[in-house]
Amino acid sequence: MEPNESLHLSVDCVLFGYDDDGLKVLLINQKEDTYAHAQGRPMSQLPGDLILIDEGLEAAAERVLFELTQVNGVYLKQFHAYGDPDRVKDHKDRAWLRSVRTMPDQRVITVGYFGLVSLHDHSPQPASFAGGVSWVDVNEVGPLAFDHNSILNGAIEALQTQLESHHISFELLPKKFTLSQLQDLYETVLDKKFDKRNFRKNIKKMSHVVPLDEKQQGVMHKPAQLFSFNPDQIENA
Amino acid sequence: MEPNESLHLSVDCVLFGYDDDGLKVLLINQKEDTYAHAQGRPMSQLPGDLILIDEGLEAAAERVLFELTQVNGVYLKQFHAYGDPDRVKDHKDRAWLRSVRTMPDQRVITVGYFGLVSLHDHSPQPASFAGGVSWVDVNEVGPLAFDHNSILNGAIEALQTQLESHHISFELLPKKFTLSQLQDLYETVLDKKFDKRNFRKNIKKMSHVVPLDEKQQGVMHKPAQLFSFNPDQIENA
DNA sequence: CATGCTAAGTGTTGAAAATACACTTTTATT
DNA sequence: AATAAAAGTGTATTTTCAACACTTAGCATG
Repeated sequence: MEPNESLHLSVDCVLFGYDDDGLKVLLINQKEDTYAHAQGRPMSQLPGDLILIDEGLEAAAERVLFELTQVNGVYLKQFHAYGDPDRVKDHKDRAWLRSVRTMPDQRVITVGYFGLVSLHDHSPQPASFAGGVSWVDVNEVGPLAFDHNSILNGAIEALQTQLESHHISFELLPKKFTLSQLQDLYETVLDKKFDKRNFRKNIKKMSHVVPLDEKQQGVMHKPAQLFSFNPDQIENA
Repeated sequence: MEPNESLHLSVDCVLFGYDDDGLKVLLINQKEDTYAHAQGRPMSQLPGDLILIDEGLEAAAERVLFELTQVNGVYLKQFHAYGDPDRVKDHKDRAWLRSVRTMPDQRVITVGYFGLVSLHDHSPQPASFAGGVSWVDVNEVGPLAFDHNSILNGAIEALQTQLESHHISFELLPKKFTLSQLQDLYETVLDKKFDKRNFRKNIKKMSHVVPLDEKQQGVMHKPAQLFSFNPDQIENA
């Protein structure tokens, strides 16, 4: 019983982007012309691709993300592997696979990574050789190719869990931010409300959130104090 | 750039077993004769094997675990994928690989699963076609083959995290157990002490831990009341 | 059958953390 | 000068967590 002679492995990246407008996920729109001579309609999907033969998983996730979005150096974290033997066998996905893969019938196991960026100060209008790319509000994501909807759900869960335990919120915010922005981020990601005063009390306990000598400008209300994260204190926080 | 022509995928199972004696992990001892004509010494390793070409990951984990341990129907949960391109390239592991694999030089990515059993009432003295097998106290595990020490560490971390959040402790206990046993389990897995009265207060809040009309027998002290888990109430607990 | 051994079982109190809640301040706009 | 809009701030209450010591039931022994 010689097992998996030919079996492909990919990484899929769930890149979350945040701005005052909400939590977004980066999706790729399959090219229309892929479907010129085939049944099926173009769908959106997560950026992902096969890994190279001697490339580490995390390196693959970084490379694929960079190739498809030009985004570099973001926080990337593995969250789950998806290996249903039929996960790329659905009829709706055949046309696209045939157009981009030399072995479209191969089984593909994929490892999911999620990444975080701030849409504020490096809004990465990602350019891709592989068709359009767009930020979609996580609450307005329609049906995706393959099992990408469940991968997305897995990523959202992982993000929610780790937001509180791993101090990763700063990855989603601009370098300088207000406490209201921070609270908004928590409320958006965790989908629940916090009391303003209690929230700020908790933040004051976190030594890695440091006040700056700087205020918000150009707003028609009391300008908020700006804060930033002190990277030195994130690990031991 | 046709990527991974030949790339293998395995599952490795970290099977935890618990009894009054502590937390154990099931290890496989590589066969001595594997090394008859080769350099290298037999090592211990986690039970794991390549997945079959049309087998789901979880199914593979169940199958491999069953083939190597005869254990069936245990709680199994994926916790991490390990994909360092060199993870099976270490010199110490070559002899064993050459003896059991038709393509010993292939890169292997592995997906880690952890499983839980009670050594009390289904102590599974696991029989294996592939050499000896033994339960080793998690604190006394020596150097393992490949990157299995770090896989084990990943599994321990996952177990610790999920013990509290996912109500999985009953997988490690006999069907009927005392509160002292439960406390002992928590103390062993989380490696910290709990106050007896406070611990019991917390347990009483958990609706899925139900007292039985039965007492411990044959002990030379006040017999403890027995408890069991109510599976109906585990989900919403 | 009395004594001793062993682990089971049980409540209270003080400290700390979490929650609920409303008004004042600062800037930009008109 | 008046207004609009979000920033910023403190206290009282409730809930949760942490510390702590003695009594009880069954078995073994003499």
